[in-house]
Amino acid sequence: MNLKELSQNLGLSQTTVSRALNGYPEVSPATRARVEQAARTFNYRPSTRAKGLATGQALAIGHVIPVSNKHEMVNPIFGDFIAGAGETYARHGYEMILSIVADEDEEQVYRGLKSRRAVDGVIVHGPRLNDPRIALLDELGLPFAVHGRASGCSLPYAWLDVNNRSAFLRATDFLFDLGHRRIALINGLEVMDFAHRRREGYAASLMAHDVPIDPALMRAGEMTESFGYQSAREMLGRTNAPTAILCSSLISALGVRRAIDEKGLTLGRDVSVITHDDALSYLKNGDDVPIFTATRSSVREAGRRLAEMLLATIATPQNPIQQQLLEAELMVGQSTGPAPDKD
Amino acid sequence: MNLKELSQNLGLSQTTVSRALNGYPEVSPATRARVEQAARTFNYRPSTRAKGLATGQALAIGHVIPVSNKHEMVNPIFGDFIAGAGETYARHGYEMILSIVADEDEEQVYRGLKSRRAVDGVIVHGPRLNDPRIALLDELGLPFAVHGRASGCSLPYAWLDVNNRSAFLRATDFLFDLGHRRIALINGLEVMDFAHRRREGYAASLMAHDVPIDPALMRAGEMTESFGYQSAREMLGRTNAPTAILCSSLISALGVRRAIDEKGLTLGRDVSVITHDDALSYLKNGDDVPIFTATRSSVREAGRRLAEMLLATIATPQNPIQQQLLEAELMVGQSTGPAPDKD
DNA sequence: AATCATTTTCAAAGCGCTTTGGATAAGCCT
DNA sequence: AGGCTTATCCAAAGCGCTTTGAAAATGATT
Repeated sequence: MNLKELSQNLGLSQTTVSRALNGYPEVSPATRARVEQAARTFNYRPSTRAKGLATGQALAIGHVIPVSNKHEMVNPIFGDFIAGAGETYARHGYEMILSIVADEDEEQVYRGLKSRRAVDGVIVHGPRLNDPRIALLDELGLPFAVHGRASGCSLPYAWLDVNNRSAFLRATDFLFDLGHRRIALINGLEVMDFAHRRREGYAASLMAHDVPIDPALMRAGEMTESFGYQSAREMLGRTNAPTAILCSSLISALGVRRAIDEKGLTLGRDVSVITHDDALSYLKNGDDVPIFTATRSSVREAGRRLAEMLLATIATPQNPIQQQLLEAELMVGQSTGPAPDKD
Repeated sequence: MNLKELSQNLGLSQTTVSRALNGYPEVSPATRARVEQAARTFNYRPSTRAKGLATGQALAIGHVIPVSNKHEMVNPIFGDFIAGAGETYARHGYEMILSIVADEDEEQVYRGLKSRRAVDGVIVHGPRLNDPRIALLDELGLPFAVHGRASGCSLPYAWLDVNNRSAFLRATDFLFDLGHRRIALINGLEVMDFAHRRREGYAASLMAHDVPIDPALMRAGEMTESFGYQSAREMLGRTNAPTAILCSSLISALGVRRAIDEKGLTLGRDVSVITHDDALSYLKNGDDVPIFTATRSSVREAGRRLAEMLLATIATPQNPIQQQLLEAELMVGQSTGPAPDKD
């Protein structure tokens, strides 16, 4: 059923039917009701493609998900982020187009989306330091919004980010307050902007407490369970082992816990752990009482908001660029306690 | 840059340029080369929408991801599956359109995709027992392929599934061989077809070994870490606790391990655990040596294949319906051992 | 009843592509 | 040279919608 058939069926012109369905004023309430009724019974919905051609809009947003080419790893937060963004799109009648892409092909994918006019805008995932994509999208004139930020990019651009620096600063301070002095950091890959900022926060706290930075207490890698395990295991095996560990994700924190258990130590007593928690739906940090003390920020909510921001930018491009910095909340759980006495 | 401009630029008709770019024979090699060169320098790519309108194809596949409305949970395997499917689409010039949708809106979403002619076909995720979507899609005439199966649906349809029944049958048999008799099952929600089949496999093995089914040893729920933890904790606290646990996902297995550790028991000695492992990129079951004994099947590979299957169906609808049943491999890790002596 | 403003409807153009049915040019044969 | 086939290229229609500019119908006003 297309517009032509529908309008013939009603004995009206395509113009009138189109206007009736799109809420234009120049159609009488009576005919509008009649048209809407007919559209419903025939289950008519305008072809996205035809509508897009006619209006010049795609009514679609592109998400380009980078897959780390070394480990072929899809960021586990992506599902929840997408779910959040999807809610927003559904509300606004937009579609979500996904491209999963190896780093080296990213530029081509963005250019393709632009020149094929497949989307009205894109969400940039996983920004890295000095991320070249921002300049590229700016040059292409394709509206975009970034989940995170890219340190080193001078251009202004729309973004939404968790204040990773302050979150990790606060978490480290919290450990200092508990008497810890040897605090380790098990971070994400530090080419990723979020990991870079977390490390800055961590380092700033150390500095403020006159504790020198010890490279032996810092790891950076893909945030897997086994990376957490390996890193913690190795650090805890050293003389002068850390009494506290900061961890960049709940998944690696599970690995850290495994290493602690394996060593016969007790989490929260012998070793304190604070992790960042993205509030993923399938990885709850405990039910009522959080297991891990954590800096928490819902990535799903981030998805909702960033999508909203991008749609607003597209609707009114002349408006000033939006930027949102969310503060993570520090939730105290059972994985932290006072530093053990010196042995 | 659009076709008209490009062709004017070349002093050719739109027809010729279009044909040159689409590989039609009725254009001389010389002009074809010239056209291709120009397309490259102007970075021309045909508008997806216009092309779609003209050809009647969408060159897009829809993925409708159900979000369990109780827990707002996005299935964690979804990221890896999508990544696999995305590889296939990229190779074939297709786009992926994602809808994240609460169960109760699913029908409307499918109808919408069809009537708006937004996609050429859809992938059905997370089939349940007697899933109504299969009949719906069949009625709509929208090509589809199912990731999994739907017990109780009589219609023939395209699917790709892991042999969940045989995987769990084999795993349970393996535990019996090790001398276990009290074997627990921590399953996914049993309205989900995969969980239903896993339970069948488990039950079949019990029956074959003349062990009665004990409801106290069976749990079904969302496959989260805390569900695994809660379930295991409770079961291990009973008199007559299980000596082995079958688990439906690596994530809940991590929770099971936590419960075991907490009880002061040793995994693989006091309690054996076998889990299903979807080979998710961010949740490796150990690096070289698997931690958990597991029934393993790559969900990413499933994504690649199922997408391939759907594209084939769309290209040649007259061909017989494809169905693929993958066998999971049983990987023996460190989480299983002989049943402990009776106390 | 004639005029004018307003409401309601419509025909047709245009969005950027593919594709049909022809036209033109080139090459070959007799 | 004329006739035929074949290789190139093209004009125009059509895909399903929106939107412009105009026409028809209605109602109010004098």
